[in-house]
Amino acid sequence: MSTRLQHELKKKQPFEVAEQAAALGLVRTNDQLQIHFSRLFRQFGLTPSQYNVLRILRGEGAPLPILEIADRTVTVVPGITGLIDRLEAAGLVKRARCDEDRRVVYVALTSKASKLLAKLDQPVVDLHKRLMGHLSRSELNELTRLLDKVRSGLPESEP
Amino acid sequence: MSTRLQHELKKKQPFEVAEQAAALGLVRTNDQLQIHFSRLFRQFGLTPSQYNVLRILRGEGAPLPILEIADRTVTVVPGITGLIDRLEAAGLVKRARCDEDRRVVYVALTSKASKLLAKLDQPVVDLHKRLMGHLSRSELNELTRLLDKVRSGLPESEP
DNA sequence: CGATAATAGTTTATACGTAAACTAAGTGAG
DNA sequence: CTCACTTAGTTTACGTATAAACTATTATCG
Repeated sequence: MSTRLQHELKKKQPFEVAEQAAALGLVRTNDQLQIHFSRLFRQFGLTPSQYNVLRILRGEGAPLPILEIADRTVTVVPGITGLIDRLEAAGLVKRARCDEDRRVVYVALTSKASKLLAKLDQPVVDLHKRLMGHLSRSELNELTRLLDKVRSGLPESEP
Repeated sequence: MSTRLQHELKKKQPFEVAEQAAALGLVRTNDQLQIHFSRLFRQFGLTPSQYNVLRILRGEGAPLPILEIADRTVTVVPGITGLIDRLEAAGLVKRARCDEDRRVVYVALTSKASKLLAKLDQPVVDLHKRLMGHLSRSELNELTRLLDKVRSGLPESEP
């Protein structure tokens, strides 16, 4: 796997390679991690996106408008509708129209979702440790810092 | 959100939080980068997955069996079929049955694809620099090293 | 040699990401 | 007040990720 990456990098001299290598490494690493998390969530009947939405709602501790949820995930607006649809069909969230502004739809966790999240907490932490545990504390901190720095300098996404 | 939970989390902080922070940073950063790359590729009529397949074929310099391509992308087997279907419909690849082993389907780049890739090379490099250029060379190298280390210690994906 | 297993790939079904076009409800200028 | 504008959300359409079941071909074992 990394042999291919090395190979690819060799072809393009020392100029733009540093940026490219970092970006490719990021994509590849993310892909690998996603495989493991997808598997874990699937064992509990969830997709990564669904888990993400539930986590956001739990973190907020109160119902949120649909578009606010879409903002906090990277989910684009149209995608959020079906996502919430399926969560509602699974009995994990409830929709409720706002009375003051009838355009707004609030989404709230059900107690079923709270219990499911609670059951997932330990396995999620365990998986994080299993996937990242071979890095030292200072390496993890440095990685986090560098990733933050990458994001901080990114051009604006909204056109 | 009881006090007990908060307390519980605080106690765990020094331990598994570093792993979690790094993993979350990775996912978020990747999401942000993907947005920009998707946009660039779309301007050339490609999706990120399609570009990835074309790059792999160019890197190899020769036709590859479909499942070999699937292996090198993170694409799962059934997904690769439609991906190649659409690339073929767009005139960017050709399928060819292997004569020795008639189960195998080789996929080859067309000249149209080679030209398209050539046109994309500079914009891709430019985008990499635009997205990652605010990190110093040594930061980029360190980031790449850490990402490689994450992948090197990952548990096997194949069950 | 023939039944059986393994391999390469496709089909089917569900979920998600994304853009474009649409509906419904609130806002503001004349 | 009313008509244009904005905002919240949904529908539609296409590409992709994934698992499960299926076809076709080759390999293997008894």
